[in-house]
Amino acid sequence: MEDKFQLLKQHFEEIVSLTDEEWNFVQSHFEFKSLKKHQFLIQVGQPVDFEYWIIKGLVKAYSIDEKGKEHILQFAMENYWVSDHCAFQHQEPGTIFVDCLEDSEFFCLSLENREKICFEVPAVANFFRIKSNHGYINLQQRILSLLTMTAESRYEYLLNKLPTLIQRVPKKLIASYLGVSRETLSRFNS
Amino acid sequence: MEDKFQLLKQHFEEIVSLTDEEWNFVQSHFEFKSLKKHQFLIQVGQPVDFEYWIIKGLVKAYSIDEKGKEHILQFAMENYWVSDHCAFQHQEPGTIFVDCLEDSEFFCLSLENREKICFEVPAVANFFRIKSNHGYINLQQRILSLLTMTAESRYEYLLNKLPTLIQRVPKKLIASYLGVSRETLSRFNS
DNA sequence: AGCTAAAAGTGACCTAAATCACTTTTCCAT
DNA sequence: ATGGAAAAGTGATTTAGGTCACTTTTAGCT
Repeated sequence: MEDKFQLLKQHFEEIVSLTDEEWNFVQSHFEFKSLKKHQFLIQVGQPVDFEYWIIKGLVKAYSIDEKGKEHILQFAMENYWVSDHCAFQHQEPGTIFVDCLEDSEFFCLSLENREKICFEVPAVANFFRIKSNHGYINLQQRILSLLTMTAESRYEYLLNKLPTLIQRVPKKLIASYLGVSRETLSRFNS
Repeated sequence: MEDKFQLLKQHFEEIVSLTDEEWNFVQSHFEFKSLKKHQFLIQVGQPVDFEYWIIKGLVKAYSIDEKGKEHILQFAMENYWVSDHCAFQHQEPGTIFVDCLEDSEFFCLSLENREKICFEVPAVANFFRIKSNHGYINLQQRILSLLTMTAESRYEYLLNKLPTLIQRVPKKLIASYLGVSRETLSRFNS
């Protein structure tokens, strides 16, 4: 477990510096969780008690429309944060599903604990501020890509940006992430 | 000017508390700027020296594709923050345009000053952390709407969410924000 | 008030991508 | 190794929305 916390510490220290004392305080506010492939981290209608940092593994965050079609909001793997941020922030029932595409391990942070470490340790507030800012920038990029690019060039762009992801995820899920049908994606290529 | 700073202070205090001393320090790191309708706040290829908080007015942030078509990333009005966050964060030349749809006034915050006030005043770091998180959640919503909804229901959804915006903005820009052609939007209705 | 330009509406036609139906391939679990 | 299920590929058809061309309406200016 110590080595896993070490990974998390490195993740923080890529952005901010923490004293040993601060780190011990921060670390004590995380819980460990482990799930097998196909198990759910978050479900629609269920409480969303945590934000999750992924130690290892791969998950998908998605919503299901009236017709039962799955739309993927995010893939998240090692070093990524994932949650139903909206439900988590407002402490409301989940609005999306998050489940494991591989056996996965997480560090879990409750809202109360997050606010506690942010207000106790300013560097942590800055860490999450900067992380959140990066996330915002990424989502803006994705929105622009949805507005300006054809399905095919979004695919090429993704192949280029996250080549490893394609290896780990069935193409039909990539299609759902890009907002294209499985059949159409299969007709592209490359 | 004092009354304008008062508005900004209220904006901060909706999220965090600041002592008078802290506020004076924070305030001193903003510059004032005023622009007329049609003037540019940010242009592609130009340095992006600031993040802007809108005191009054309305702007659009957009990119232009190879065919000369405009794609609106964001509308921003009173109390909103706007910038080319990506270029600003990395101190690179602008990748989008931001211009005024109405005469507008701004408080401008440089990257250096932002980091300074965030590391000097923890409450400010928390303010931006929480703001950024809200922004992230909004963008996730928008992505989901682009993935799951038809153009028409995205329009209805926007009418519902920002009824005031529709009054202030020509429909062709709303179309561009929703990722629909002007003609198609005109055929909806409502 | 009157003139111009931008915005909005509308019809005809076109196209990218969705959907449906089916086949082939790949991946696991026993 | 092998049988079954999930994934991927492919052809035929449909459709939402784009594009083009033109008209009508609205909003700013002087």
